[in-house]
Amino acid sequence: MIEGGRSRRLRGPRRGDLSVAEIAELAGVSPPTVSKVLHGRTGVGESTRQRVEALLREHGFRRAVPTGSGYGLEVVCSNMLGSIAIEIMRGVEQVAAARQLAVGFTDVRSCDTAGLPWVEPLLLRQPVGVIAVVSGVTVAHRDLFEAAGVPLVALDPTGDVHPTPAVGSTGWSGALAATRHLLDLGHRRIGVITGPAGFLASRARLDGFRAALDTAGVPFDERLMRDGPFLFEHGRDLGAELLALPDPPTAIMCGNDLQAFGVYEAARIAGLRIPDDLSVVGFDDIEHCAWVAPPLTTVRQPFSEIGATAARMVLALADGERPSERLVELGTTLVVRDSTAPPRRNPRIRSPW
Amino acid sequence: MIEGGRSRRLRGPRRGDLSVAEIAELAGVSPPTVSKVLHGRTGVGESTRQRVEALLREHGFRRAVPTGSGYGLEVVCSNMLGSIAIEIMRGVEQVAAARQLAVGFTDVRSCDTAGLPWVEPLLLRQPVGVIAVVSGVTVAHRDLFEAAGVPLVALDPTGDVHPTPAVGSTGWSGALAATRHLLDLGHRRIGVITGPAGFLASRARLDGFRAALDTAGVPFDERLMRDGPFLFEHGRDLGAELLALPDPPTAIMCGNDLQAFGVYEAARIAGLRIPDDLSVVGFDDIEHCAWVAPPLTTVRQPFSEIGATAARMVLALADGERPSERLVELGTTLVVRDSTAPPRRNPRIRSPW
DNA sequence: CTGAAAGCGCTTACAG
DNA sequence: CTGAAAGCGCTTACAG
Repeated sequence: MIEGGRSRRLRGPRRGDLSVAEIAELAGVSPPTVSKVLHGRTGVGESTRQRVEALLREHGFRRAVPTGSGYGLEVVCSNMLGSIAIEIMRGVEQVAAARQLAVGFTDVRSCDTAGLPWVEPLLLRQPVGVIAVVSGVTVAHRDLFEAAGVPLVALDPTGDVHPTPAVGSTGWSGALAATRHLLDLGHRRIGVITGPAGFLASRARLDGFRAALDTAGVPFDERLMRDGPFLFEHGRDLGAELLALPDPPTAIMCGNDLQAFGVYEAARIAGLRIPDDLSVVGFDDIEHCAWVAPPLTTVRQPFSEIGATAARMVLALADGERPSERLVELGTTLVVRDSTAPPRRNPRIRSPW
Repeated sequence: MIEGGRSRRLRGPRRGDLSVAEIAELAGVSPPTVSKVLHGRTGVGESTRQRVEALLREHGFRRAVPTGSGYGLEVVCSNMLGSIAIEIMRGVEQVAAARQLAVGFTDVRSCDTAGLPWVEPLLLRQPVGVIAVVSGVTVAHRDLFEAAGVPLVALDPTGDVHPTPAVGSTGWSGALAATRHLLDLGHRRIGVITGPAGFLASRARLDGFRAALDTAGVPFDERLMRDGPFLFEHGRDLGAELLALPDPPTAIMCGNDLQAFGVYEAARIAGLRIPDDLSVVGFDDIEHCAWVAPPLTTVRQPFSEIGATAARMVLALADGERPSERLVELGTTLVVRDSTAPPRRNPRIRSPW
């Protein structure tokens, strides 16, 4: 059986078994006339056009997608917080929509994160570009994408090296600003809970924290430092450890907002009020920060803009531009709400000044 | 200038300006040989294959997408809560991935929700099907989709009629179960905050609430009822109104979790403890319910399964099946956490039994 | 393994 | 406005 051309593809994935010639025959016109209707060209009588259009619709014959507005960008997410993922998606979508491009969403189960199995189905779809919001993007990933000619941008990379262009935010500056805020309020014993020790993002925030202390001449006390996954439970448990110290901190900087909510819980269990007895700072500024009591002071990561920037970057790469930067870091901002206040003159704690 | 065929489209949206014939010339072979390589056919020498593949890669010549695995499903979201939107997306994606289909994400700004402007760009992409998570899907929408031969399924429809097949959850049963839980704890004065009065979902929940009261022989007190948008602020303000009544409720059923968080705030301002002085029940079970203090008792909507069901439904429609049901309602479940407890014997309130 | 020839489906330029 | 003819890009079947 001979089937030349690629006509089948052009008629949509599940409908339309008729060729232009067959539609033409049904309409009692020639193939060129059907072709004109299909492309919205002039030079077709109104009644003819109507008849042909009715037949095209009836048989699910899909108008060809205009060149260049084909498929679109793909965002790959691993098991991350939903409210963050959606903000990133919205940022990507806004940029893509302006270019008439679709945005695809792929959810990678945690077990696959480190591997390559998500790559092939993605490349089969021939996206203009891919934005990976998964940890563990490796040179193997990069090579596969490069071979396929599909640009790849990673978001908030946690690895030690960036095999691909990447977009993140200034964790160091954010942590610095948050720590200075606590120092300005008068805190001197500040606990810090970071994300997992291996993550570069954790390190950047910890370094910003230490830089603020150093600049203020406040010694860094190793005993006030903890690290663990970016989860509520770890914030709660590590927070409880810090509060149980003989000389507990008057404020705690957290690796993210979820950990901060966990510290809220630890404070509650310890019978401490926030911010009166303990100041707490988060990181990320997810939407729920405004709905807890007290509303959480935190460092805002501009997730929507991060997504938009990644989209612009991957589109530039698709246009053949070489990236001027391998890593773009967008600014973070301190959002002061009600979880931070000057430390109480706690008689248990000797004032250091 | 003559440009026959559709070759341009087949070569990917932004790369590949070479035809098969040109690649063939560069490789020093004939077009048929390039064609074979492109389709993974046998009968090409290994060295020839390698040479051609290198050239194809180099010029970004994309392998044609296999018939039937073309584009995919599109999800259209309006400005809803991110953590809910992402759960729906994940459910859709899981079903789509099993069929090798992509999932597109479109974010509709609130101003467009009621209108049709999101339809055309969507249809241009020729999706297999569309899942609309926006309020205000009308017959006008349905007609446009029908004309294009693209099936449309609405999620949690809020309108009075369902112009399209739809998936939701059993709001009536969920509210009934939650109210019975409060009645079983001994509450008799139960306040209720519903979503916007016009929403059918609000009505279903209110009816379930009243059915539980009626069954238990507890009179419904209109003065304990309020309605407003599904937002934190409205929960807070309407909750404050209820708590300021001369004979305030001992428990409040909310239209959703955000309103419940608002009621938490109102209780705090009024100096009431939850659940000791006031029981609170939410609706939705977003991930943050476990992270507030106390963790919120709520009615779980299975958003991920709702998305998956909608995906299966739209795929069945695309396969030409007629839906057996116009509206599928998935089950809700009461999740009892720590925001509900027996009412205190408040001396201000005369015990009704 | 390779490619000349034939063929397919579509579009374009142009004659009527 | 319409379509026969020419042409394009690709693929297939087959000869070598």
